[in-house]
Amino acid sequence: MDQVKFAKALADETRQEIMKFLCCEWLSVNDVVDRLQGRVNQPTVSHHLKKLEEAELVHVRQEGRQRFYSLNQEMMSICCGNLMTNYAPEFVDQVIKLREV
Amino acid sequence: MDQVKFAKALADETRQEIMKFLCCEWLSVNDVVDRLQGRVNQPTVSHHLKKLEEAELVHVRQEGRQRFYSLNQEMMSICCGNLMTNYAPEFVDQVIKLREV
DNA sequence: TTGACATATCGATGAATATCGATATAATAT
DNA sequence: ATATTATATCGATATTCATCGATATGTCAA
Repeated sequence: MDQVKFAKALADETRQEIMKFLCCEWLSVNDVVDRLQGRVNQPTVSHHLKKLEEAELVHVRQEGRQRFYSLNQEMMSICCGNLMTNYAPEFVDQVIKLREV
Repeated sequence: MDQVKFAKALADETRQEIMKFLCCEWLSVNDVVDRLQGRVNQPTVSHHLKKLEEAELVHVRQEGRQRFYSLNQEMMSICCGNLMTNYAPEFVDQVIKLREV
């Protein structure tokens, strides 16, 4: 995925809060709204989830009239790896050497 | 560093282009302007460098009337690591297991 | 089919920000 | 001192984007 698009997806406090909720469990849209405790409303949450979906940073599963979301940890891992490769190559080298030990 | 601030620093195409230039060498402001080949002008480059500096993503060194910048790979590495820890913990586990082998 | 519920979309608004030209600041050379 | 060079700052503008209320869409139950 495009690195700028990835960074833009993370470049919002509300969105990162949502990502933490979705990191290790499946939540419906309303679950997310509830956890945000009225800080933003349902359409705003849907908006953020769409952004995350466009960046392929979430998995989505429809169940009845609800949609469940969870964080795509693999994509996160890949994108962070790309950032490291491009912007911290010397530190990637260190990790590689670690493996060889 | 704050993860949102980090993401915001990366959430711009021009800024990431500049980061690639600065990744493995020291460049003056004008060097960066030249490499961008007229896509943006000097004040804009200064603006972006300031943002990167505020995010502690660049090292700065004054030399005569020039200011040289280079990418802070260590900070990049730390921030990517934090992202991984928070948003891809299962993959961090894999890396840890790799070390134990 | 009608109503209730869950979510998405739309249009508007305000805030953040990328960009520019003009200019200020700072360092050096003549 | 004055001119030149390198960079930063300022004020204005345009664009992007987060947020909201209202409403549409879609799903299920009665």
